[in-house]
Amino acid sequence: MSRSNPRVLSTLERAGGFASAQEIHKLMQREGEKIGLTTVYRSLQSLLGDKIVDVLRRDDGEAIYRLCGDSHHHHLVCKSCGKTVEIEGGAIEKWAKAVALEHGFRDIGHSAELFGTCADC
Amino acid sequence: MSRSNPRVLSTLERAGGFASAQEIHKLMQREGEKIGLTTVYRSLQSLLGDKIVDVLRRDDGEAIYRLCGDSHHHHLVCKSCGKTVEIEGGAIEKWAKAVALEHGFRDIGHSAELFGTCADC
DNA sequence: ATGAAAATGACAACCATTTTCATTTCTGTT
DNA sequence: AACAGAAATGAAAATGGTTGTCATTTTCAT
Ligand SMILES: [Zn+2]
Ligand SMILES: [Zn+2]
Ligand SMILES: [Zn+2]
Ligand SMILES: [Zn+2]
Repeated sequence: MSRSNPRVLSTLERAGGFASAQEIHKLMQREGEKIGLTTVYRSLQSLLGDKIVDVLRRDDGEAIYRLCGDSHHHHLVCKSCGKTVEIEGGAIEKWAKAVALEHGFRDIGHSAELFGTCADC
Repeated sequence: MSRSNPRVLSTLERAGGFASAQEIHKLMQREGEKIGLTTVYRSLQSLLGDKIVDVLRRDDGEAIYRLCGDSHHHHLVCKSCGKTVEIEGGAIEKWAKAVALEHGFRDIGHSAELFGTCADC
């Protein structure tokens, strides 16, 4: 696996925390950076492998990448401006374990996302 | 919007509750049904609009459709055999509201999925 | 300077999904 | 039955994000 081009990460930061590969590429070109779309994809793959970013999907299926530390947590995202708060999910962790036990499941994992409108919007 | 071809829904049921459009199409052909891929896609869109099915994404981005009632609930899915239990998420609803207030967000929505290994696997 | 290894990017290939459009099937009316 | 209009169908083409290929360029240690 190739190493991530640092300008990709810095552009993702500047983009407000999340963006698609194509958006990052357009942004970099608009700012005069010479970089190929392929390299942007490769860098994002690498950041993904290093748990520096997270990936989720738009409704149309396009992958969007998000800055995200590697410890387990959840997100509260503003649907309007994209502002994101990282959340500790203590209550959910307990709920997940309880529900799993109740139904005889083991090796439980979970995903949870909150979205709404932030105070500034 | 065209109406759903009932054989698509019945195939989705037979497939164990969730499958991609392409998988449903292959299944139907293997069983001798004559149906076009386009019609499968259209039927799934219609079922989606009627809140009969749910859609989520595989890691590779392919959309998979899942039988799912229209009342708000969550899912506990077996990663091995696909067995799915529908869960009431009272605890999550409260957690979501509490976290939202704490951070000044309003109009909160959420998504949550549990996955693990069921007792039979 | 030299060569090996890594990174890069133009281009092609891939594949799920959508669009197009001509044909077929359904439905009600005379 | 005959007809017309509407709805459904599906083959083929178009779309578009993503990945693969491979020749070239850059990096880096010796
Ligand atoms: Zn995060
Ligand atoms: Zn958690
Ligand atoms: Zn199972
Ligand atoms: Zn809920």
